[in-house]
Amino acid sequence: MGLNLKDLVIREKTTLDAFSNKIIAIDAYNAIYQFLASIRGPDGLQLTDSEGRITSHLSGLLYRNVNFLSLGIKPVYVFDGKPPSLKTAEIERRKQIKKDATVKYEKAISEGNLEDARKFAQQTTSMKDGMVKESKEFLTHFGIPYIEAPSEGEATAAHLTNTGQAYASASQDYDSILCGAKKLVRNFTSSGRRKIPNRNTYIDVVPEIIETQKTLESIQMSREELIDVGILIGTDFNPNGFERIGPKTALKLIKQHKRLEDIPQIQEQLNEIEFEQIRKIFLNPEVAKVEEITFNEVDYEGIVNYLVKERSFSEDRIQSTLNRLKKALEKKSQNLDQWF
DNA sequence: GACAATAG
DNA sequence: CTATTGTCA
Repeated sequence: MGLNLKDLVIREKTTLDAFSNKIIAIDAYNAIYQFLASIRGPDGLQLTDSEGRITSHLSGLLYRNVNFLSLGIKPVYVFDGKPPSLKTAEIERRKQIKKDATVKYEKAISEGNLEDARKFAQQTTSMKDGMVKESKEFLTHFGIPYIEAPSEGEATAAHLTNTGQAYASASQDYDSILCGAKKLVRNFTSSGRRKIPNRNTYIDVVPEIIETQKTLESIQMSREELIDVGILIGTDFNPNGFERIGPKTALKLIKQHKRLEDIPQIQEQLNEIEFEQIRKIFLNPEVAKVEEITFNEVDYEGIVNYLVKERSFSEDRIQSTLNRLKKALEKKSQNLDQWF
């Protein structure tokens, strides 16, 4: 579930076109997982091709990347490598949630409750290796580069913002802040409405930018201290956090004592986790060394062939979507030519 | 999640 | 023009 820094960070509303001509490092797993979770029918089943293979991730990547490229945004997708061994407990926890959700899904279906069925189906979402491979190949058709991180993708994405190779990192998770990303963008999508789980209400979702430096200044802390705050609240590497400690208490305790080792009342719990290792995952992570990030031409024909001939997408829809992209790119190069 | 069609 | 609904594969 990532970590809950929501109440501690400084968030500023922005728009997608503010990122025109900028390279954005996208947390690939985060984005694709959301496509797989939400692009579903009313009964909760994912979209599939004629062979029964899931296509939700391809649909999501198609429309989102057309929007990015049309606006002149330059996405580079960062894929996860091997998870740190400390993540095992969290991975097991997620597996169990999926198992429970599968049972609840079956029950909702048998009772004819489609709303619940859809909700629980979303919780069963899992990403298969084949989907990762397909997504990489698909991005290549768009001329969009991707990077394979040695470990956590967010760490490499954050790294790219610090070398200046990317303007910001895009993810829904706040881990990027602990990883020291210069800027993190959340809701990096065309603005739209999103349903609040369990309630019949909707909220407008707009992109928001979080600058690590601004956040650290506002709470008067170093990144090292914020990482300790994160560990108190709970990270993927100590999912339960500390008993009776939420964001507010965590902040207060670190303000007062500066570091985990010096907070008297938590020493017993602290002994049970490998906090030095966790600190290292955020402060000094394994990241990919990236030479150069190259964007290529869009292979329109390749996209049509793949989606229509192999994955059962409607030819009309794909053609009109790609025409929209072509038009936008032509307009861009016209605007550029005017300078010469 | 994103779109197009539809209603207001 | 904004808001809602159904559909995509």
